[in-house]
Amino acid sequence: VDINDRRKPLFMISVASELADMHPQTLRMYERRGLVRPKRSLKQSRLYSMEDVERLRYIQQLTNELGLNLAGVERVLELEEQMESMRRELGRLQAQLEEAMMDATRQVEEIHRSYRRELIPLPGREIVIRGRRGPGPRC
Amino acid sequence: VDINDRRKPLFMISVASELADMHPQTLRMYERRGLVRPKRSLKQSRLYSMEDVERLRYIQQLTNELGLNLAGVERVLELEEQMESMRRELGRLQAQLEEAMMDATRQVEEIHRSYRRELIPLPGREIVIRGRRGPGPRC
DNA sequence: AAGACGTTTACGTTGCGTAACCGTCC
DNA sequence: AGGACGGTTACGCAACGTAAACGTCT
Repeated sequence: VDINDRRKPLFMISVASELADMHPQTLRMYERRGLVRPKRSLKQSRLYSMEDVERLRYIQQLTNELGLNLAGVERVLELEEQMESMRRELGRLQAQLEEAMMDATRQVEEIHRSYRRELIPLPGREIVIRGRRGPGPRC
Repeated sequence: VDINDRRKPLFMISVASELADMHPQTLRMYERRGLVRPKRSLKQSRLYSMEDVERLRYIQQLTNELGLNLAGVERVLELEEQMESMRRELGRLQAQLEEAMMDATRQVEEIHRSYRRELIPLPGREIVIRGRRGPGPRC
């Protein structure tokens, strides 16, 4: 039982409406329009989580301060959800890119090292390097 | 003078309102709210581009079909603009990632080739490769 | 002078928040 | 029985689209 889980349904409508500073009827309206989805108690009374309350406050911001109507709120919430997933995807790609570049340099170094390991000159012999010929190996 | 430039201001308000199937006053209202920004003729009459008209039709879709109010339309247009730029960024990153991976394999191949080029045995001599020793070069 | 443009103001409809009313269950 | 929940209906206000009124320019 995690008391810090913001998704845990805790408040009935009177408490939630007070926390969100809204009329209880407004909360019921929002639910019918699908803007919030409070859980239900055994006796069918609504139970709002902290997350629900925060969502309500955000909706209030959109309606009161920015003047959106509910249709607009719905659309905006949808879009912001999409944007959030895009942001995640973007971060994922960015990390992947960084990873790929690190990997590339590591791979290159590994190949160099591997070639140098494989070139073991026998005593008295010589390895010729194109463009110049010297006695010792280039280790 | 590009007739196909959708940004070219062409229509005065009567024509634009007809194309967008809206009341001329509505177009003026939208301009005051910053939803469309038609250019002006020398005599201060509004000139709408094809792009403006399309934007108007989109706004109409948002208001009439989805029921948004103008505040909502503003916000949605903003968000969709942001999403568009995110989409571009995402494509850019994806391309960059692909490019980086291609580049890495190319680089690896190049290093292999370079090492093989450098190993030219003198006649009668031998290059020792760790784990097996044979006569000829592995070209 | 007619017709298109401009602006400002007024009006009707609609959406939304709130309240009122009523029923049900601890 | 009172107080919280649930639902439905009613009302007031504000937003938005449209129209009206009026001026200017060609």
